[in-house]
Amino acid sequence: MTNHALFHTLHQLSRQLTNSLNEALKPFGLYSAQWSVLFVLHTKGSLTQKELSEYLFVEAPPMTRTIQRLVKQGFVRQIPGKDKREKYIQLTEEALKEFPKWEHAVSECNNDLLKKFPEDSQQELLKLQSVWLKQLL
Amino acid sequence: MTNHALFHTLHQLSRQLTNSLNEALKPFGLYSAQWSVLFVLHTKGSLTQKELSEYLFVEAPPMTRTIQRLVKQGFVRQIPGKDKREKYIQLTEEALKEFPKWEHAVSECNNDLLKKFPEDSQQELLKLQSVWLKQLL
DNA sequence: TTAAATTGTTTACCTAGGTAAATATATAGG
DNA sequence: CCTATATATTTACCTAGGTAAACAATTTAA
Repeated sequence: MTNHALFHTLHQLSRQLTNSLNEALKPFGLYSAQWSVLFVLHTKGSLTQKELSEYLFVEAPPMTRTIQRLVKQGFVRQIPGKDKREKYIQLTEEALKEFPKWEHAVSECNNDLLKKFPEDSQQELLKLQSVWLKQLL
Repeated sequence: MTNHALFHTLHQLSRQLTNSLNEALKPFGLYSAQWSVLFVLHTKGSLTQKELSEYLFVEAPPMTRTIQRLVKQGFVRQIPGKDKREKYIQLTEEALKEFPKWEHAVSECNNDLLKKFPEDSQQELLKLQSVWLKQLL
């Protein structure tokens, strides 16, 4: 019965990585969930909250909270859509200015976490995870 | 830059699995973190909270909370140690009686989550995760 | 055209897990 | 012995993410 170990190590890994990312983002007053939103907005441009939560596979309420924190910090704006139920979220100039620093810190953190883990193992791991995840969703 | 996808899918996977486990445990009024504690106590016998949190790589405060909920539900007892700072945690008779049902439900859930994911992929995934995790800790 | 159903967001409340600081007990050193 | 340090647990407070239900705007149907 290797199942238990599989779930256990996956959960542990996820927590360790999130903790490290939070540590790396601390100097900028950001947390991992905020970073994931900022990253998506930076690559995909303005999105509605619905689109954001679907893309990140997160329910609407936590997305609302994360966005409200980003608004309060001045990194994101909520623009009412033509359909007045929806709100488009976009990065502020401040966020665009700071983004490269954040990205650099996250990148350093990730490299550090992976530096002793061979490149081909990373590839293989990503492939296995992706296949499994796709089956679950 | 495959790093981002690697972290992202791992995080998603972890969340999906936890959600499924919570769903499977719902009929018994249990949550995933509680189950992890019950499982460890069942396999290793009575442990102090310190030992539990070290074994599960969880900080002391969340462990206290999880245990307090289990105490309230009558599934676990706190026994003062010879060293009066520490508390040994043990399963109650009620928990021992119910355990097989819980284990069966969790097992079914796990099998269901893995049924379309080949056995050798599972092995490979576990190996990669374990290697990486060991390097991080 | 108005009533009913649907959709996007928010509010309220829950578990999970983290840090910092308080508390109580044990252990060492002077 | 008594003070200082170390350790186990708890408390208070934070983010992350989940469900259920409220609310407002939109769409569908009668």
